Amino acid sequence: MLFSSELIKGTLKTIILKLLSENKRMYGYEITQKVKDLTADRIQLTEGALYPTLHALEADGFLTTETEYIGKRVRKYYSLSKEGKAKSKEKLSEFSDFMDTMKFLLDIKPKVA
Amino acid sequence: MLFSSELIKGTLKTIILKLLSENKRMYGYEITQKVKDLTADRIQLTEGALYPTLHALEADGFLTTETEYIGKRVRKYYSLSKEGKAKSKEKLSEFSDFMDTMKFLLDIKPKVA
DNA sequence: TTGTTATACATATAAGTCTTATGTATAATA
DNA sequence: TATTATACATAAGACTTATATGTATAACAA
Repeated sequence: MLFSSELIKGTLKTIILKLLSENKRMYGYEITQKVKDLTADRIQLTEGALYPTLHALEADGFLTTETEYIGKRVRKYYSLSKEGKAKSKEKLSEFSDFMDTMKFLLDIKPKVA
Repeated sequence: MLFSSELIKGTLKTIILKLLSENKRMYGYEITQKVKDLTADRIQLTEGALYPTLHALEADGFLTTETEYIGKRVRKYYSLSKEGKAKSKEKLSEFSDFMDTMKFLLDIKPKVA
């Protein structure tokens, strides 16, 4: 079951920044696979969304890049800059607060573990 | 503190349907105030988002309306149709799953109560 | 009584984000 | 040798929301 895309809207930057805070460097395709794996295929990032977002985060100074060749194929690694690390924490914290607020607003009971 | 609007994107229909599942009928302005109150001002629905969405939900058959006059002022009440009640449950369930998935993906620890 | 704020509806234009489609190319596997 | 996976990227369009604007009544404060 895939989540309706409207739900995922607005979470892409947060997801990218969080993954990069846990991994020194990642490349685009790797990010899509990681998210797919970690969510049991329920969130599948599309390239048309991912690459422009990576470029935007880089343009904003949150990410730095290094390009490497694997054989003849290009691979572009992204890492968090100092500002990116701060931004990552900020985004995560905001998302966590947002979930708490929504949980209360929607009166969602936590599942019994 | 207001949540960045990108986070709220995609949750509007869910919020409306949930509130209407708890209240026999509500009017637009009332919904904005209820959300403002329940979220301590952190989510403020704008009219430019709310009314088109209410109209869309009505057009899709999820909401029914009745117009009343309070003095000379029009008030338009919205209620869930049978399909709307089902949709409300569906949306809530999906959102709840989505939060669980995101919590896992972002490795967010529950706050100690 | 007059100005301001709150109530209450609505829409149009613009902005932002994402989807879909397309393009290029190499590597691995059936 | 054909298909799938890897890996980048962009363009056009769709969808959702923000901002601005419009209309009008009611309540309240100066």
